[in-house]
Amino acid sequence: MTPADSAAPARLTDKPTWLISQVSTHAHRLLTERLAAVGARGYHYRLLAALEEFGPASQASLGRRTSMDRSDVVAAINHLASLGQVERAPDPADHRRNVITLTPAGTAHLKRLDGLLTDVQDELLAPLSSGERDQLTRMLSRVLGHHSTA
Amino acid sequence: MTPADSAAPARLTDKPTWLISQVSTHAHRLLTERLAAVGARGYHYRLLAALEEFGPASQASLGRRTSMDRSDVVAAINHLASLGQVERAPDPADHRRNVITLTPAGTAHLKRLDGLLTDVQDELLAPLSSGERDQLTRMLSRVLGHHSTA
DNA sequence: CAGATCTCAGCTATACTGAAATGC
DNA sequence: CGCATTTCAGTATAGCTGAGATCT
Repeated sequence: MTPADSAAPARLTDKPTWLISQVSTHAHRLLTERLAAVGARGYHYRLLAALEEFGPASQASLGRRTSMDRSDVVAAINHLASLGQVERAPDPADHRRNVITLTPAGTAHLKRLDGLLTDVQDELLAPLSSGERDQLTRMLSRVLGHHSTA
Repeated sequence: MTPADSAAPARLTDKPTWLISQVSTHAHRLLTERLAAVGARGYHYRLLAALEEFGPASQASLGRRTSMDRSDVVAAINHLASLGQVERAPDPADHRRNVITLTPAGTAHLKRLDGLLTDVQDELLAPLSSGERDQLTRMLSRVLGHHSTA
């Protein structure tokens, strides 16, 4: 059309919801790219991180800690178990539950993913100074806290 | 499990990509809720906004301005046209193209959506002061600019 | 009984790909 | 010719719902 017709409407560029969703899309693209290179997905990192930090847990608990739906936890744990990164066993203390446990292979894989994820942060926030990144993180944390506890 | 097992792993809460994607999810939920109440979707607002601010345009141009895929533009314009909010006509100057034009009904609907969208911003960023919202907006704009022009 | 847990089947919105037809 | 545009068919993922079976 015109030489450059790629500028977005001010109605969108003014709105935090637009900016957040666009930045989130870029972040998601970077993330899935890097994770796919080692055969992992976002759900895997969330679950491995929760298991490493809080120890063995039920699937329902993992879902709450990682903001994942119960049914998505089932599928992702199936996958991680088939890779030998977690083990699923019935909970003797409560027969409704499974106890999910991190294996040494799971811990090793998590460490690999940690490195990739740190790189992604730097790449995404390249134009911001260290102080600005802290500011951004604090503001987003407050927004998130407001909507999860309110 | 424990009384409160809903706290997320520090590995996640520390990372800007996690915070951004979680906040984006909340924003998306607020947005689609409000838009669904008047029978609209996010794609509709993007297209109507671009048409109002830049005038009649081809579908390819609309896709560039709204960060939408060519094939998603087709479906969304089909829908908006069936609602009488836009009109699709062949471009006499370039027979590959369609010219999409905003109708009075489309303009009226956009104004309605503007109100809803403004409310969503306030609701999402409730815990932030006006100055903080500006800071957040500027930082996100810089991040977005870095990834679209680089 | 109410309520929690696990599993499966299926849905929506966003983002994206490949290919064909058409015209510049 | 290469390239842009429109259209259709299909894929992938995140997030989510409903229902059933099991257990506390």
